[in-house]
Amino acid sequence: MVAQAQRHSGHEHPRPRSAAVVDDIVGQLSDRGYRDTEPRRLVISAVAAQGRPFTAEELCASLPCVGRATVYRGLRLLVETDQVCRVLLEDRELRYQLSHQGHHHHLLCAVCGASADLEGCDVEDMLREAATAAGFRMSGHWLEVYGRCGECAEG
Amino acid sequence: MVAQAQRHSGHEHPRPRSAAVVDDIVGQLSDRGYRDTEPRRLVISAVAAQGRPFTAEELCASLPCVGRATVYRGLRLLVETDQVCRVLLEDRELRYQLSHQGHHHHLLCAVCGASADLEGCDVEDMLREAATAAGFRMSGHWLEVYGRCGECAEG
DNA sequence: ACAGAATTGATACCAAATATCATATGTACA
DNA sequence: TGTACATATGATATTTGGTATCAATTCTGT
Repeated sequence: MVAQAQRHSGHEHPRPRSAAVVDDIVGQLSDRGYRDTEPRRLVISAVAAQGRPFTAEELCASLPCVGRATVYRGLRLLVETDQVCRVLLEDRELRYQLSHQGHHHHLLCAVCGASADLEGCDVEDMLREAATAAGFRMSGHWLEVYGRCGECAEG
Repeated sequence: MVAQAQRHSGHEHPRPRSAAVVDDIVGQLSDRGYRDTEPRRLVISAVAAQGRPFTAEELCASLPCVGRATVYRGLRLLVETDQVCRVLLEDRELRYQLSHQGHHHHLLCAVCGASADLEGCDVEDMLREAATAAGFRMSGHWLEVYGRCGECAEG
């Protein structure tokens, strides 16, 4: 199994399981001592509802009832606790995205913004080997793959 | 040959061939209709003199005689024409670096900032394959590898 | 319910980068 | 070699994205 792709269409609505996702994340934050608050839930919920990588500003715009600072704080918290990961698109804009399970890589559609997770793709070993050959001790890596999703490639 | 590493020590001085590098880049810009100007040469020269990934502000600081706007414009031009590539360190700071030959990846030392190019590392094929399996048509990718260089790993 | 710490949000603030526009400078062409 | 004109420059203002402040509010454990 080289690649298991779990597709997140850029066109779909908030998932039905979104409430469960929010509960799950709130629970994980609780375990780390962070409180379960209304605004924080709103932020998490909005994050979970995004179908594609989003900017902090977009998130603010979608949460008119939550203060800017709180949105940014919530986002930062989610990134710090690895619930959300940053993705850098080719246009240099920094975006965010729910990280689904541990470390993985993204396939990003340059046209519609849809993303897919690339799992089980064993670049790590190859990179570690190459890094070692160059005298480095690898501690991590960041990989984004750009392209067109099936739908957008047809056009 | 898995990895040919061409090391750029973070501690070294501007290369002797720096003038030739500047001429080369200016020539390439000329071919595309961009003029050969004094401030632009200064920017290119400063870029070529950097031994490690640098921020736009650092570049400005090293060019007190060139206007900020001109530095930023020059940098953007170099990125657009693929003379310079952006690297995103783990601390989220966006930095820049001369791109040496075509597409390649970077090994970045998290301690001293030294970088090395990772050439001949065939992630591309693997990624293209995985992307195809996920229904994507890959058009590009971005990969950064973080770690510690030989010197810094010893400590 | 209570105490105390964490969180919120309005606002001010900051830094990085871009837009503006009059002036200066290359380049092509006569 | 000069000249015309588009391009580039740079001082400054502005925008943008994000953080610090701090009084008021809200959680959580007891």
